Amino acid sequence: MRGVLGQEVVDYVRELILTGTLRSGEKIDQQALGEALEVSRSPIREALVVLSREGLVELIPRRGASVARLSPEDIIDHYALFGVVAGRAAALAAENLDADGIAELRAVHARFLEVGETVSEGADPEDASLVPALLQQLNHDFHRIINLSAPGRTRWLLRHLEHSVPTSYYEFANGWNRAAVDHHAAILAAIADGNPEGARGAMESHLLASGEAAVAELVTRGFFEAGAGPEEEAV
Amino acid sequence: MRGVLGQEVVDYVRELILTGTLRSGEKIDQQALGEALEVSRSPIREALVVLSREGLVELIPRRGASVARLSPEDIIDHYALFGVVAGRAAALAAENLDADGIAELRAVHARFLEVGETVSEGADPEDASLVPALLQQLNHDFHRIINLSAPGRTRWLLRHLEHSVPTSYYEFANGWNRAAVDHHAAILAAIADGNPEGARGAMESHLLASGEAAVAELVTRGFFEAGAGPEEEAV
DNA sequence: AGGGACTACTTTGAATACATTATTCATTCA
DNA sequence: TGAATGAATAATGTATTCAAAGTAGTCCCT
Repeated sequence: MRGVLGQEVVDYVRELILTGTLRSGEKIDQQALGEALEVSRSPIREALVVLSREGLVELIPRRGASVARLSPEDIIDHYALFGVVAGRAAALAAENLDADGIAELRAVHARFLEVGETVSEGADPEDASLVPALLQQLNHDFHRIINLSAPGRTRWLLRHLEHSVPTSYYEFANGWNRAAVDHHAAILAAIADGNPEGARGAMESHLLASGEAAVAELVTRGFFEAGAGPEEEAV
Repeated sequence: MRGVLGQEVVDYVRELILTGTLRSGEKIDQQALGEALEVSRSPIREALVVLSREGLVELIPRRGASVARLSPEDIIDHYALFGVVAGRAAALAAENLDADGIAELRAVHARFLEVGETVSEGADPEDASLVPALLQQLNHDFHRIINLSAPGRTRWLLRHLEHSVPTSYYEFANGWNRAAVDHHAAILAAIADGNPEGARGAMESHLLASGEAAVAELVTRGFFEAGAGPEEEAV
């Protein structure tokens, strides 16, 4: 993961796992992966170490790597943790965010609402394919502004939690997400009011709901269907 | 980090960093490290990836690894995060821990108190060197029993937070720690009472205090004294 | 004398090679 | 017939080699 190659491998394998192409428990062949990406095993191995620290891959000495067996409960739990940490950031934002930051937050939220309403009315069909990416970007900006109020270590952990597991990845894959906007509105209101506990609670609720949505999406992608892994239990 | 060598390297370098032998920002030479441990650079590189994901090492492409520049604020923040997550586990324990678990928790706490009082009275001077390790073990057991009530992902994150930065590592290095016992007593009482919010708050307070203690200990070890790193700022 | 460019050296990142361990499949014995 | 043992095969972990980027030191020019 030092140079560029390892990072590419990380992204590639993460995509394979999160899209359900590689299934839960499935073995990951280093040599096959290396041939597929036309790189040697050195960057492959470093990438697998990264993914194992993220919790997406299980590494067993002398037995190699396999896709981690994540249950729906694990995903829910992960989002709950994410909520607890992001809630801390939101509480700090309610205490510390200055007027400029709040204005910026309002602007992003307004744009978010605008794009969402437009698409829900069925307009702009010609560039409809761009909408999910745009919504995801605006969603990301919204959270980033809040998280900037938090100390460095909290931001560090939030970055890791965000990548460790399917998070906002899918939230807007299927278009407009009404619930997310309401949640964001509540978070924004609490922060603007300087209400730390309100912001914390709103953020936690938001991520709990996101977790349930993510599980639903992952189910449709066959994420939880176990592949033929070495740990596979016979029935 | 696949085989056993990588893990040894991780433990070795972590020790160097946490004891202050390697100082903040100092460059880590792969070849020198390999010669010191008599292993090749392959496991070294994988170990450095692990440590970079833990936040103890900073990895810059084509420039190699250096000890992460952690400030006292980072350590405090880290403990606050630890507290938030451990607080969640404690709240769940207050809801879910059965009678056996509570009894076990009481037993560990009683033993903890007993060992501590003994040593504070100056008794058992012949095996005094064993006391810190014993206290640390009992402290660990106490938290482990609580954490077992939490879902898998929460336990996973707690494990990582525990290793990522000097945590309970030093708490009992200097012998008896009166404050920790009072904290544990409060946590135990809240859990036994089935009081989730009380347990959460007690756990958070406990770790905030631990964070301050850890910073004090790290200061005496010269942890925050910057070494001659590549990013070193000229005054 | 100070600054910049060129060269030599060091160190990293990636690929290949080697050794050891797990897995598989066939054969044999109960 | 089934389980167990053993060799053959495949894959992992580690070491070594090779190429490219970075660093430092010197020399030259202004």
